[in-house]
Amino acid sequence: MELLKDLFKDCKSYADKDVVLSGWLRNNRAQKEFGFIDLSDGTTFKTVQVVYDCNLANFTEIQHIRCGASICVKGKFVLTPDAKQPFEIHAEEVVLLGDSGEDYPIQPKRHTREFLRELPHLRVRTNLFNAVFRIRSEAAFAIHTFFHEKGFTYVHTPIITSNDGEGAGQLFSVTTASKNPQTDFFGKNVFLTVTGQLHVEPYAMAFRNVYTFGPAFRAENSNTQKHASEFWMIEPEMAFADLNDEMNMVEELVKYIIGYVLKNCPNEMAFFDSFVEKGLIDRLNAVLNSKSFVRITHHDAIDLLKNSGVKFENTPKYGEDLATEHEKYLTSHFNGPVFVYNWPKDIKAFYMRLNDDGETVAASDLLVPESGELVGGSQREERLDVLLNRMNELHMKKETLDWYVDTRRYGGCVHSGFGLGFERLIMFLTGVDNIRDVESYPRTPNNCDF
RNA sequence: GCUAAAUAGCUCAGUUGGUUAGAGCACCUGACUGUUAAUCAGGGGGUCGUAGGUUCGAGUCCUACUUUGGGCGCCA
Repeated sequence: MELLKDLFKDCKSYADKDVVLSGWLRNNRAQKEFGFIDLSDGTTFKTVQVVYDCNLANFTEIQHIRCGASICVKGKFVLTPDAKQPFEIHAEEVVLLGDSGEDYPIQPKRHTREFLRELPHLRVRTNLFNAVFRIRSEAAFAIHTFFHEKGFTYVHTPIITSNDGEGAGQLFSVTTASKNPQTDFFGKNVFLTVTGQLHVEPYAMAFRNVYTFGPAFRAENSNTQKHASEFWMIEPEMAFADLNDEMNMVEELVKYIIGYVLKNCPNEMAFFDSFVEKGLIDRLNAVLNSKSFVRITHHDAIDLLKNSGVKFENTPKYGEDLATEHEKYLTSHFNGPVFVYNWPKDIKAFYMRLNDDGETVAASDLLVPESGELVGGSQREERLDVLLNRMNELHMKKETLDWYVDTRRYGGCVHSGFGLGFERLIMFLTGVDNIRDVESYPRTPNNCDF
């Protein structure tokens, strides 16, 4: 049995050969004495046209095979240089393997994403979602390849944790429904992780360069296009690396992934470019070929916003976070990704390294068009006394993080890391503007079906 | 919390409240010798989101609720 991806890869060598294909019917255009089937076999984004005629014994049956049905086709591979498609299959035998009912909801027409969200198990059979999830898979592979080539060690940090996620958002409790934490499964309150960072930092003190790539969970009641309750993050951590090294690594990684999907998924990317976001490929190429991403301090970014002449709903302030409208202004002003670094310490996490001014920390956010904050990173506070002071200021329960502080007690060093939101990356790469459409079965507040 | 919407399986019309609820696609039947979101003719398919209310009369107006989209904050 042949695979469609191989037929497309080397058309000429299959000319006039007999082939066997199996897959799912996308469209069936039956006429009086012949008909055409669009067949997807899952191995490539493209479909193949199968031509069948009334010489086949089950011609009438074939005419009535509906969308979604699985079939097996034996036939001859024929090059068609004058047609829309490079080749087609002239069927000698078409066997219905799995029938599809009259009520199959996916039609050969445009569907709204809202409707398809109700059918996450069927929407992957559409062009859009087939392309999205192939990009998702390829981008994940690109990330592992990138880090592997650089000698990073891939660390699997725990999903269940007793660390109550200092400052990184609301947590989901994990429980066997015991009323008393002491008699519950772990004998204490435990949660789904909101980040792998605290757990991976100690690994950087042993392997030097490490990364995690796994799910994170946040019980925030956020209902936006770029927030989900369950999402995946890539969190590298590098010993003997400062904030500049961190930003360099982010930039190199983002460019590598863009280059990888443009090279390896041309069909999917062309589809997004024509049907999802016109100019997507140009936009990504501009990022890929840019000499360096813009780097601007938080202070200078606020100045820029203040002097922009734009009347923002939220007034930009030196000590405060950037609003979404500010992020959008910055990415469109610089027409591409922007690093904002040296953030006010009071709006950032306790582990970020205090700068000499005593006011800011060595943190950087990468803002991109489409996804907003794609990456959040920082140089970590490696000085034991400064870190403990900061934890005191924030009234943190030091006992539960004593193990983490050990990394500063025993051979601590300058180190940095970041978290890259995988779904936001996919949105950035595809132009799909809702996080619910780049996760297989998205979980958001009030929505955990399937 | 703000805002918009909910009519056939899907996408949508439906006039200042007025007879029997409309189209395209999908499905079924038929026509068609190269279609490619095929085309053409015909057919079946509706508790107009739910519950109240106003009215002689409600898909249409009012109230509440549910669900969905968009926006804001949180962040990745």
